[in-house]
Amino acid sequence: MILLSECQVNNALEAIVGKWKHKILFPLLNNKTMRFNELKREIPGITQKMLTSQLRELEDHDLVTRKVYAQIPPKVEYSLSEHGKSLIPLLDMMNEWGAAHAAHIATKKVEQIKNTKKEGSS
Amino acid sequence: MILLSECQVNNALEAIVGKWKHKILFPLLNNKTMRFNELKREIPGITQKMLTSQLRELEDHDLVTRKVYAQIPPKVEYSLSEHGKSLIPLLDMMNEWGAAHAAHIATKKVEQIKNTKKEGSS
DNA sequence: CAGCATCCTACAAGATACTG
DNA sequence: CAGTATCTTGTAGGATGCTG
Repeated sequence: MILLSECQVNNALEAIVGKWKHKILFPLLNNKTMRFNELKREIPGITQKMLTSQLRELEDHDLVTRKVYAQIPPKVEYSLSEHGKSLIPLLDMMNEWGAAHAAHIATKKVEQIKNTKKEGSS
Repeated sequence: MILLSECQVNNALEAIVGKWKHKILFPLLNNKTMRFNELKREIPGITQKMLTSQLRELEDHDLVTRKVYAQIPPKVEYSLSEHGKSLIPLLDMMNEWGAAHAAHIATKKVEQIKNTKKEGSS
Protein backbone atom coordinates (compact mmCIF):
# COMPACT_ATOMS: atom_id res chain seq x y z
CA MET A 1 0.00 0.00 0.00
CA ILE A 2 1.53 3.23 -1.16
CA LEU A 3 0.14 6.62 -0.24
CA LEU A 4 -0.14 9.26 -2.91
CA SER A 5 1.26 11.81 -0.51
CA GLU A 6 4.43 9.76 -0.20
CA CYS A 7 4.65 8.87 -3.86
CA GLN A 8 8.17 9.33 -5.20
CA VAL A 9 7.44 8.25 -8.74
CA ASN A 10 7.66 11.83 -9.95
CA ASN A 11 11.27 11.97 -8.82
CA ALA A 12 12.05 9.02 -11.02
CA LEU A 13 10.06 10.45 -13.91
CA GLU A 14 11.68 13.87 -13.68
CA ALA A 15 15.08 12.27 -13.97
CA ILE A 16 14.39 10.31 -17.13
CA VAL A 17 11.55 12.15 -18.84
CA GLY A 18 12.28 14.27 -21.84
CA LYS A 19 11.95 13.46 -25.47
CA TRP A 20 15.58 12.38 -25.72
CA LYS A 21 16.83 11.64 -22.21
CA HIS A 22 16.43 7.89 -22.18
CA LYS A 23 17.68 7.71 -25.76
CA ILE A 24 20.86 9.35 -24.58
CA LEU A 25 21.15 7.00 -21.64
CA PHE A 26 20.83 3.83 -23.66
CA PRO A 27 24.06 4.10 -25.65
CA LEU A 28 25.83 4.94 -22.40
CA LEU A 29 24.48 1.80 -20.74
CA ASN A 30 26.44 -0.36 -23.14
CA ASN A 31 29.46 1.71 -24.06
CA LYS A 32 31.63 2.94 -21.25
CA THR A 33 32.14 6.44 -22.57
CA MET A 34 31.06 8.41 -25.60
CA ARG A 35 32.01 11.74 -27.06
CA PHE A 36 29.50 14.44 -27.87
CA ASN A 37 29.39 13.86 -31.61
CA GLU A 38 29.43 10.12 -31.12
CA LEU A 39 26.20 10.43 -29.16
CA LYS A 40 24.80 12.81 -31.74
CA ARG A 41 25.46 10.29 -34.49
CA GLU A 42 23.98 7.51 -32.40
CA ILE A 43 20.70 9.35 -31.85
CA PRO A 44 18.97 10.12 -35.13
CA GLY A 45 17.13 13.41 -35.32
CA ILE A 46 18.50 15.04 -32.19
CA THR A 47 19.79 18.59 -32.50
CA GLN A 48 22.93 19.89 -30.88
CA LYS A 49 20.91 22.10 -28.62
CA MET A 50 18.73 19.28 -27.37
CA LEU A 51 21.66 16.94 -26.88
CA THR A 52 23.44 19.61 -24.88
CA SER A 53 20.50 20.58 -22.72
CA GLN A 54 19.40 17.02 -22.02
CA LEU A 55 22.95 16.02 -21.14
CA ARG A 56 23.11 18.94 -18.72
CA GLU A 57 19.93 17.81 -17.06
CA LEU A 58 21.23 14.26 -16.78
CA GLU A 59 24.38 15.71 -15.26
CA ASP A 60 22.34 17.77 -12.80
CA HIS A 61 20.63 14.57 -11.71
CA ASP A 62 24.06 12.97 -11.36
CA LEU A 63 23.16 10.22 -13.80
CA VAL A 64 25.85 11.08 -16.32
CA THR A 65 29.45 12.12 -15.81
CA ARG A 66 31.04 14.74 -18.05
CA LYS A 67 34.78 14.69 -18.55
CA VAL A 68 36.40 17.57 -20.39
CA TYR A 69 39.86 17.24 -21.88
CA ALA A 70 41.67 20.59 -22.01
CA GLN A 71 42.90 20.35 -25.55
CA ILE A 72 42.31 21.69 -29.04
CA PRO A 73 40.18 20.50 -30.69
CA PRO A 74 38.01 19.99 -27.60
CA LYS A 75 37.20 16.51 -26.40
CA VAL A 76 34.37 15.79 -24.01
CA GLU A 77 33.45 12.34 -22.86
CA TYR A 78 30.17 11.29 -21.34
CA SER A 79 29.60 8.18 -19.31
CA LEU A 80 27.11 6.73 -16.89
CA SER A 81 27.86 7.77 -13.32
CA GLU A 82 27.88 5.32 -10.45
CA HIS A 83 24.51 6.64 -9.39
CA GLY A 84 23.35 6.39 -12.99
CA LYS A 85 24.08 2.68 -12.98
CA SER A 86 21.37 2.23 -10.38
CA LEU A 87 18.98 3.18 -13.14
CA ILE A 88 19.81 0.13 -15.26
CA PRO A 89 17.38 -2.33 -13.61
CA LEU A 90 14.63 0.28 -13.77
CA LEU A 91 15.24 1.01 -17.44
CA ASP A 92 15.34 -2.72 -18.12
CA MET A 93 12.00 -3.13 -16.45
CA MET A 94 10.52 -0.19 -18.30
CA ASN A 95 11.85 -1.62 -21.53
CA GLU A 96 10.24 -4.96 -20.80
CA TRP A 97 6.93 -3.51 -19.73
CA GLY A 98 6.99 -1.15 -22.70
CA ALA A 99 7.34 -4.10 -25.06
CA ALA A 100 4.57 -6.05 -23.33
CA HIS A 101 2.36 -2.97 -23.31
CA ALA A 102 2.90 -2.34 -27.02
CA ALA A 103 1.99 -5.95 -27.74
CA HIS A 104 -1.11 -5.70 -25.55
CA ILE A 105 -2.30 -2.55 -27.29
CA ALA A 106 -1.63 -4.09 -30.68
CA THR A 107 -3.78 -7.16 -29.99
CA LYS A 108 -6.46 -4.93 -28.51
CA LYS A 109 -6.59 -2.94 -31.72
CA VAL A 110 -6.82 -6.09 -33.80
CA GLU A 111 -9.82 -7.17 -31.74
CA GLN A 112 -11.44 -3.80 -32.20
CA ILE A 113 -11.04 -4.05 -35.97
CA LYS A 114 -12.57 -7.54 -35.91
CA ASN A 115 -15.54 -6.28 -33.92
CA THR A 116 -15.99 -3.36 -36.28
CA LYS A 117 -16.08 -5.73 -39.24
CA LYS A 118 -18.65 -7.95 -37.52
CA GLU A 119 -20.88 -4.96 -36.87
CA GLY A 120 -20.43 -3.76 -40.43
CA SER A 121 -21.33 -7.15 -41.96
CA SER A 122 -24.34 -7.75 -39.73
CA MET B 1 22.84 -5.35 -23.89
CA ILE B 2 19.92 -3.35 -25.19
CA LEU B 3 19.96 -1.64 -28.54
CA LEU B 4 18.63 1.87 -28.81
CA SER B 5 16.81 0.92 -31.98
CA GLU B 6 14.87 -1.70 -30.05
CA CYS B 7 14.31 0.43 -26.99
CA GLN B 8 10.73 0.20 -25.75
CA VAL B 9 11.14 2.52 -22.82
CA ASN B 10 9.24 5.26 -24.61
CA ASN B 11 6.19 3.00 -24.76
CA ALA B 12 6.28 2.71 -21.01
CA LEU B 13 6.88 6.42 -20.57
CA GLU B 14 4.09 7.42 -22.92
CA ALA B 15 1.67 5.37 -20.88
CA ILE B 16 2.49 6.92 -17.52
CA VAL B 17 3.96 10.33 -18.32
CA GLY B 18 1.84 13.37 -17.85
CA LYS B 19 1.80 15.73 -14.96
CA TRP B 20 -1.04 13.86 -13.29
CA LYS B 21 -1.21 10.37 -14.74
CA HIS B 22 0.67 8.49 -12.08
CA LYS B 23 -1.05 10.52 -9.39
CA ILE B 24 -4.34 9.25 -10.74
CA LEU B 25 -3.06 5.68 -10.84
CA PHE B 26 -1.88 5.60 -7.26
CA PRO B 27 -5.26 5.91 -5.53
CA LEU B 28 -6.56 3.24 -7.90
CA LEU B 29 -3.75 0.86 -6.94
CA ASN B 30 -5.10 0.69 -3.41
CA ASN B 31 -8.80 1.23 -3.74
CA LYS B 32 -10.70 -1.04 -6.03
CA THR B 33 -12.82 1.63 -7.67
CA MET B 34 -13.24 5.35 -7.35
CA ARG B 35 -15.72 7.85 -8.67
CA PHE B 36 -14.75 10.93 -10.63
CA ASN B 37 -15.13 13.40 -7.80
CA GLU B 38 -13.54 11.00 -5.36
CA LEU B 39 -10.43 11.05 -7.50
CA LYS B 40 -10.63 14.81 -7.84
CA ARG B 41 -10.72 15.19 -4.07
CA GLU B 42 -7.87 12.75 -3.68
CA ILE B 43 -5.56 14.66 -6.04
CA PRO B 44 -4.99 18.20 -4.80
CA GLY B 45 -4.73 20.87 -7.47
CA ILE B 46 -6.01 18.89 -10.42
CA THR B 47 -8.68 20.52 -12.57
CA GLN B 48 -11.71 18.75 -13.98
CA LYS B 49 -10.36 19.14 -17.47
CA MET B 50 -7.02 17.56 -16.63
CA LEU B 51 -8.59 14.73 -14.67
CA THR B 52 -10.90 13.99 -17.57
CA SER B 53 -8.26 14.10 -20.27
CA GLN B 54 -5.70 12.11 -18.32
CA LEU B 55 -8.29 9.49 -17.45
CA ARG B 56 -9.17 9.22 -21.14
CA GLU B 57 -5.53 8.66 -22.00
CA LEU B 58 -5.20 6.01 -19.31
CA GLU B 59 -8.29 4.40 -20.74
CA ASP B 60 -6.85 4.52 -24.24
CA HIS B 61 -3.81 2.69 -22.94
CA ASP B 62 -6.15 0.16 -21.31
CA LEU B 63 -4.68 0.84 -17.89
CA VAL B 64 -7.92 2.07 -16.37
CA THR B 65 -11.47 0.81 -16.74
CA ARG B 66 -14.38 3.21 -16.91
CA LYS B 67 -17.79 2.05 -15.79
CA VAL B 68 -20.77 4.30 -16.40
CA TYR B 69 -24.03 3.83 -14.51
CA ALA B 70 -27.00 5.04 -16.54
CA GLN B 71 -28.68 7.02 -13.82
CA ILE B 72 -29.37 10.55 -12.66
CA PRO B 73 -27.28 11.98 -11.15
CA PRO B 74 -24.57 10.28 -13.18
CA LYS B 75 -22.21 7.83 -11.56
CA VAL B 76 -18.93 6.81 -13.14
CA GLU B 77 -16.47 4.47 -11.53
CA TYR B 78 -12.82 4.13 -12.41
CA SER B 79 -10.66 1.17 -11.55
CA LEU B 80 -7.37 -0.36 -12.53
CA SER B 81 -7.79 -2.74 -15.48
CA GLU B 82 -6.26 -6.19 -15.54
CA HIS B 83 -3.57 -4.89 -17.85
CA GLY B 84 -3.12 -1.89 -15.57
CA LYS B 85 -2.26 -4.22 -12.71
CA SER B 86 0.85 -5.27 -14.60
CA LEU B 87 2.07 -1.74 -13.96
CA ILE B 88 2.17 -2.16 -10.20
CA PRO B 89 5.65 -3.72 -9.93
CA LEU B 90 7.00 -1.06 -12.27
CA LEU B 91 5.45 1.79 -10.31
CA ASP B 92 6.74 0.23 -7.10
CA MET B 93 10.23 0.16 -8.56
CA MET B 94 9.96 3.72 -9.80
CA ASN B 95 8.73 4.77 -6.39
CA GLU B 96 11.70 3.10 -4.71
CA TRP B 97 14.25 4.46 -7.14
CA GLY B 98 12.63 7.88 -6.92
CA ALA B 99 13.07 7.90 -3.16
CA ALA B 100 16.68 6.71 -3.39
CA HIS B 101 17.38 9.27 -6.09
CA ALA B 102 15.91 12.12 -4.06
CA ALA B 103 18.07 11.07 -1.11
CA HIS B 104 21.15 10.88 -3.31
CA ILE B 105 20.58 14.33 -4.76
CA ALA B 106 19.95 15.72 -1.29
CA THR B 107 23.24 14.45 0.10
CA LYS B 108 25.03 15.66 -3.02
CA LYS B 109 23.69 19.15 -2.43
CA VAL B 110 24.78 19.09 1.20
CA GLU B 111 28.31 18.21 0.06
CA GLN B 112 28.27 21.02 -2.44
CA ILE B 113 27.30 23.51 0.26
CA LYS B 114 30.09 22.22 2.50
CA ASN B 115 32.60 22.68 -0.29
CA THR B 116 31.36 26.17 -1.00
CA LYS B 117 31.82 27.10 2.65
CA LYS B 118 35.35 25.69 2.67
CA GLU B 119 36.23 27.76 -0.37
CA GLY B 120 34.66 30.82 1.15
CA SER B 121 36.55 30.49 4.43
CA SER B 122 39.94 29.88 2.83
C1' DC C 1 34.79 19.59 -31.67
C1' DA C 2 31.56 20.85 -28.65
C1' DG C 3 29.17 23.85 -27.66
C1' DC C 4 26.26 28.87 -26.71
C1' DA C 5 22.78 32.67 -28.09
C1' DT C 6 18.65 33.89 -30.27
C1' DC C 7 14.36 33.49 -32.15
C1' DC C 8 10.26 30.81 -33.00
C1' DT C 9 6.43 27.38 -32.71
C1' DA C 10 3.44 23.80 -31.07
C1' DC C 11 1.28 21.78 -27.67
C1' DA C 12 0.56 20.58 -22.64
C1' DA C 13 -1.67 22.49 -19.08
C1' DG C 14 -4.63 26.05 -16.57
C1' DA C 15 -8.81 29.20 -15.90
C1' DT C 16 -13.42 29.77 -16.54
C1' DA C 17 -18.05 29.06 -17.97
C1' DC C 18 -21.66 26.04 -19.38
C1' DT C 19 -24.66 21.33 -19.53
C1' DG C 20 -27.18 16.44 -20.03
C1' DC D 1 -22.36 14.33 -10.87
C1' DA D 2 -19.41 14.14 -14.40
C1' DG D 3 -18.35 15.98 -17.58
C1' DT D 4 -17.75 19.43 -22.43
C1' DA D 5 -16.34 23.92 -24.75
C1' DT D 6 -13.39 27.99 -25.14
C1' DC D 7 -9.80 30.91 -24.30
C1' DT D 8 -5.25 31.76 -22.54
C1' DT D 9 -0.44 30.87 -21.16
C1' DG D 10 3.98 28.62 -20.07
C1' DT D 11 7.48 26.04 -21.70
C1' DA D 12 9.56 22.02 -24.05
C1' DG D 13 11.43 21.51 -28.07
C1' DG D 14 13.20 23.07 -32.74
C1' DA D 15 15.77 26.03 -36.48
C1' DT D 16 19.55 28.64 -37.40
C1' DG D 17 23.82 31.09 -36.91
C1' DC D 18 28.06 32.03 -34.37
C1' DT D 19 32.55 30.71 -31.57
C1' DG D 20 36.70 29.38 -28.25
